[in-house]
Amino acid sequence: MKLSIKTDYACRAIAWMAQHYDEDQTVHVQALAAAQGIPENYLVQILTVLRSAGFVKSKRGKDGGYCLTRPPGKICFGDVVRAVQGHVLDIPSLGDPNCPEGMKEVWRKIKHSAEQIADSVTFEDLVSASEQGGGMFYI
Amino acid sequence: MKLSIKTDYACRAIAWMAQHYDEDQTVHVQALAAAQGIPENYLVQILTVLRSAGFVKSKRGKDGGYCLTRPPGKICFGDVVRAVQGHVLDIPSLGDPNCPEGMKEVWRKIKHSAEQIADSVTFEDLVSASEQGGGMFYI
DNA sequence: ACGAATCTTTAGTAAATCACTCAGGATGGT
DNA sequence: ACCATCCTGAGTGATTTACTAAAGATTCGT
Repeated sequence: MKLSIKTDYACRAIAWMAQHYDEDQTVHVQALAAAQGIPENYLVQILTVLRSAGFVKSKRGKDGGYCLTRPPGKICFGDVVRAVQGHVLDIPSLGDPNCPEGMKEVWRKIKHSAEQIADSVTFEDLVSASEQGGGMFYI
Repeated sequence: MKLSIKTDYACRAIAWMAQHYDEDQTVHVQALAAAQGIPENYLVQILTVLRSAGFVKSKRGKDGGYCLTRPPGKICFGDVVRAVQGHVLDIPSLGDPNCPEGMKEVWRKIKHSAEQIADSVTFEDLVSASEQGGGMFYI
């Protein structure tokens, strides 16, 4: 079970826009790509996904760019991850009748726990964590 | 983040051998494959991994087969998953200096939680759960 | 209206991974 | 010797990943 870099990029993109949310400016793809170390052409595709999922809106033309559609406190990790890769954790055998019920319960428990953590952290939490420069969980 | 069917097969194989552990018999690949709905030739490869990881031992020749090297209570989910796929959750961006620290902490927390659950369940737990025919967690 | 800067969309692609399949060899009991 | 079983390594079609590229649409300043 491996986190795809695409999902990570998506979260980084949202995180960056969350940090610049109060300035009420659009962010250029190029700037975002450079700031987060993401290949520009790849980021474009990711932003398209994030736009159709409703997290960001875009403006074309000169002085165009991207910005969040709602405050960072209203977007959680889980939402973004699900928009990019469907599930936080995808456990195909949960739908397999050959898989013993006891095992399914273990997978389900792991899946549920991952989802709960991802859903409990918003991008506002990330912004405040980075402003304090310190841990947001193990204070 | 998707669970590979290979890992699932590996756990099913161990689970099946755990259920037949007290009989102190070897299990044939063919029987195991049929019982758990796993392609036989694929299962062979998985058992090889499990053997070199020390979970099972094999016997060749007529009346050969596989059995666990230790009681099911001494083998946990996490062990088997790590033997097959390296990590319970693999988060490559934890090693990426471009990934913001706050995000790493979220991934780390999810990873840690998944590992802890996987490490807290043994295959003996699975056997007793299936004997009772009921839930092992949400009693 | 023009041109530059930006986003939009679609297509392509090399590499890796997944989930097998197969063939031939080694081993051990009878 | 024979046969049932495990052992090993090679091969493979399909899918996914992580990009790259190119041609088009939109907006703004002038």
